[in-house]
Amino acid sequence: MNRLPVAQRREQLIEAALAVASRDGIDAATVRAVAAEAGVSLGVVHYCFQDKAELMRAMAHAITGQNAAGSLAGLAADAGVDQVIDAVLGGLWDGISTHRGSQLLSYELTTSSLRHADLAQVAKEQYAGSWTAAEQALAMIEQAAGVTWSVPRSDLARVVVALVDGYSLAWLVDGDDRAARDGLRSLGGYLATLATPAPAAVPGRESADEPTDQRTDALHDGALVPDA
Amino acid sequence: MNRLPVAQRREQLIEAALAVASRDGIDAATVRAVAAEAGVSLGVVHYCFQDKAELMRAMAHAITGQNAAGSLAGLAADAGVDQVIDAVLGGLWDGISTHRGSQLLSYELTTSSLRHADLAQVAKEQYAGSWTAAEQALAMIEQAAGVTWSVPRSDLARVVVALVDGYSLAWLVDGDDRAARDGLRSLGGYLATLATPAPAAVPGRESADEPTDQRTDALHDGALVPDA
DNA sequence: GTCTATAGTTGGATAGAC
DNA sequence: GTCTATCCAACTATAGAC
Repeated sequence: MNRLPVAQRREQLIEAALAVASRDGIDAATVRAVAAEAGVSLGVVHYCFQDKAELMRAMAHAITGQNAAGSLAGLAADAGVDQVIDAVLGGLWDGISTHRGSQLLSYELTTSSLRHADLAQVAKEQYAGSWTAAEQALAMIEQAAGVTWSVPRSDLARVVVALVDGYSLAWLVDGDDRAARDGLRSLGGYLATLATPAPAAVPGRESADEPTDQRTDALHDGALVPDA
Repeated sequence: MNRLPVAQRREQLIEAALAVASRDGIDAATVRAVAAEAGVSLGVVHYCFQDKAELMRAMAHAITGQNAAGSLAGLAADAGVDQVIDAVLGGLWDGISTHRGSQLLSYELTTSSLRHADLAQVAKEQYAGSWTAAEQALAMIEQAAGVTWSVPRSDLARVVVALVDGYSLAWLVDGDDRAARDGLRSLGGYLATLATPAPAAVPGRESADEPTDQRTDALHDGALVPDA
C-alpha cells in the first residue's frame, strides 16, 4: 500500500526479520515470513535485498549494533570498584535476560555464519563487536572507579565475553537466572581482584589500602564462584 | 542390499547423521542426506525412525555420550595439583579442538533444541551431561592430586563448563587456538587456587604449606587471564 | 526388509501486469 | 514501486511393488 523509499523499506524489513527470528528462531525467518510480518508482499523483499543472505546479514548487523549499544548505557557516578563493576555486569545481564529471543538468535546467527560462506563475516563481526564493547566497558570502569587493570584489557575482555557467553547459554537451557547472576557477581569479584588504583588520575585517594591485600580479600569474597 | 536387524541399522544411520551434520551443519542433515551418506534409500530411514526429530534426538544422544566419554580418559599418575589440572584441561581441549565439526554441531543442537519442542530434552541432556562430566573430572582431580575444593563442586563445574563453552565459541569463530589454550591454562591456575590439601587422604603431606598462601601464589601465577 | 514412486508442503527467486 | 502469479528445487512422509 504505502510507497516508501527503498532505504526506509529496508529498515522496516530488517525490523520485521528481527521480530520473526527472535520470536520463532532463525529457521522460521523465511523471506515469506518476513514479508508477512512486515505486511508487504513477497516480491518487495526481493526488491530490497538481492537474496535471503543479504537480508540475514543486514539483520545480523542490526542485532550486533543494538547489543553494543546496550552495554554502554547506565554507568553511575564514581564509586568503589566493586560497585561500578557490579553495576556494569548487572546492567549487561539485565539487557541479556530481558531479551531471551535476541540472545538465542545471536547464537543461532553465530553457528549459521560458521556453516554458510554467505554469512562468513557475521560471526567475526559479532565477536569483534563483543570484544570491543567489553574493552570499552572495562575502560569505562577504569575511568569511573579510578583504577587500572593489572592485565592487558584485551585479555580481560576475552575472559569476560567467554564467561558471559557460557553463562548465557546455560541460562537459555535451564533458565536459572540466579546461577547466572551469582556467576557474574563472582566474575565481578574476580575483576576487582585485578584492579589497582590508577597512578595519577585521582589524587588524594591512594593512601588507604595497598593493592595486594585488596586482591586477596576480593578473592575470598567472591572470585569466580558463587559464595558457598 | 544388506539386510540388517533394525537396531544395527539404526546405529549405522545415527553414525551417518553424525557424519553429515558434523561436516555440513545441522541443516544439511536432512533425511535424504543421511540416507545417501549411509548408502540406503530414503524409505529405510523412515522405517527405522518414526520421524526426523527422532533421528535428531538419537544423534544428539550419541554425540553427548561421546563427549562425556572423551573427557574421562587420560589421567596421569598422582602429581602436583597444577600438573593434574593442566593435564585434564589440556586433554579436554585436545578433544574439542580436534573435532571442530562435532563441537559446532553441539551448539547447533543446543540452539535447535531451544526452538523446537520436538527436541526440548536435547539441550537439557547436553548440559546435564556436561555438568556431570565436569564434576566427575573435578572429583578425579581431587583423588589424583590429593586435594579438596574450597567451593562446592557443582558451582565449580558450572564455571568450568561456562568458560569452556565461551572459549570454544570464540575459537570456532576466530580459530585462535593459542588464546583458548592460554585461557584454559588460566582457568587451571584459578582452579589450583581453590584446591586445598585433603585432610586425611594422604598422611605426611600436610606439613609443608598452609592453604592461604598457596591460594595467593596461584592467583599471581595465572588466575583466569593469560600471563602478561 | 528394501526399493521405487509419489503425494503434499514449503521456500527462494523471477516475470510481468498494474 | 508494488502486487499477483508462477516456476523450480528440496524436503518430509507414505504407499505399494518386489
